[in-house]
Amino acid sequence: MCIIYTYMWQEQKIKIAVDAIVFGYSNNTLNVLLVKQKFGLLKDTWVLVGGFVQNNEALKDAVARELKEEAGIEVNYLEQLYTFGDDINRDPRDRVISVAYFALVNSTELHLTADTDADDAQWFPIYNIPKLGFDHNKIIEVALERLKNKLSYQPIGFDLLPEEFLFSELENLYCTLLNKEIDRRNFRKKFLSYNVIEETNKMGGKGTGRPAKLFKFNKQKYQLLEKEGFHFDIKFA
Amino acid sequence: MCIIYTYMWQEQKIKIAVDAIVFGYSNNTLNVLLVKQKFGLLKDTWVLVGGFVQNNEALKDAVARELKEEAGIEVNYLEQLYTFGDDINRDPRDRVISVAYFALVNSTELHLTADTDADDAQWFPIYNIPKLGFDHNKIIEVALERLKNKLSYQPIGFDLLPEEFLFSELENLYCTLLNKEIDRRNFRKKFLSYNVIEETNKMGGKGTGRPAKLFKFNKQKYQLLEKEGFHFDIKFA
DNA sequence: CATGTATGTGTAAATAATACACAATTATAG
DNA sequence: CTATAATTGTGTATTATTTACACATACATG
Repeated sequence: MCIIYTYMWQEQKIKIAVDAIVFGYSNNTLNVLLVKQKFGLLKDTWVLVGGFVQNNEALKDAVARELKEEAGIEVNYLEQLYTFGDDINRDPRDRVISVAYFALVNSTELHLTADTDADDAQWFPIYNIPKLGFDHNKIIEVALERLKNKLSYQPIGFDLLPEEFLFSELENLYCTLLNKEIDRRNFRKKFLSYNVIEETNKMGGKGTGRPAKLFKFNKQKYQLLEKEGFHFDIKFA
Repeated sequence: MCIIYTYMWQEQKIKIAVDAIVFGYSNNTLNVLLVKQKFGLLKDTWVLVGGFVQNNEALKDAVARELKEEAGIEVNYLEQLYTFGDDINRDPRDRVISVAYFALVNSTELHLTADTDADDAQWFPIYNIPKLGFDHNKIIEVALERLKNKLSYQPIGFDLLPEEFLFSELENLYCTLLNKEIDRRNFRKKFLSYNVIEETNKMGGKGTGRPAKLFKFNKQKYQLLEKEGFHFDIKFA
């Protein structure tokens, strides 16, 4: 039964890393943030933002640090996604277990600033991700699945949009990510019925056609309603 | 930018463990499996089944191994829950990050067999969990939340029941765990409408009252329907 | 054989989801 | 300046789903 102690005798040689899958959205396209490895075995291959956890550092702090160091960004939303540690050889150098985090930003407002070289960090459209180092393509797949699922039952779409947005942008986001056609009227009706997005008095349409109102998400109100048992739920035929 | 290499210079001293939250259900009560520490700082305190991961061992294999070694059981359902690594001092000895897994068994059919001492492993009703070592009380909370949520949109309730069960047992499970009253007729109607549970020709009521049919869950059929876009969804007023 | 207890079933009302079309507002082109 | 193209904004009828609700059936017990 003294399993724990048995294993303490055998020195553990596993390293622990964090990786961040950062999603951005602009021009009706979902993007993923990647960085280029500059050294080592995988020099010049693209990978997710990530790195090893420091001895006295919380996991989530490690992610925030890497995001700042490697891409110079702060994110709107961050949650733990999954811990990848079943494939013993996912890192060719050592046994590394990676705790993957899932992050959302509005990439239209975002400046990527890699320390030494501006080309180091870049957005890639989700339908055009290159072959990445480690198991990072797999990790992105898992993250995308999570994003799609959450979109329907948590109001995280707003973290991919600017503070103030057009209804057509919101609609496009849902259509694009869920790959479904939506009735514009029913979509708007349902969203408005939840009373969590508010009309501003600004207008935002720039192109042709009738100018559109800008809306914004009232997060406070949402959190209040949630405590009272309200369930966000956007589904389509 | 060479973050990864920077941290390799600083030797990482983090240990990685797995812990399993095993839920069982019997007598209309949800139970959690706990084991008693036999050595070390936390001797005689109750904790979750768990231990350190071996160098060449997949995370999920580590969990399965611990479950077998510490309690002698195999589980119906196992999924990764969350990785606890934000509290630097969650283990008083060293920095330990724990990947927690969430497991379901039908505890009525279950023999607990701890290697050396039968008292080592025991079921505790969820409403009567003692103060545990480490942050294990917290972990159980997270797991319970997950269980409650999943119950509504994945057919995992069956993994807590025997192969063949009464409708009243299924109903009780949902009532108890979700802490809601359910209309017996509507519950049955909805469940049957999904066509994933089948009537056997056996009867199973033992006590007083009209004898009841035994039903069983057809997992194959469920997985088939799922591929065709079917979504399991049990909600109540 | 009467009583208690749990099982098994149908229907009407209310609510939510879907399908669907046209007027309003601006930019642009002729 | 007028016509056209493009996009926003809105309501209602139909259908499907969810909810509420009550009584007959089968066995065990005394």
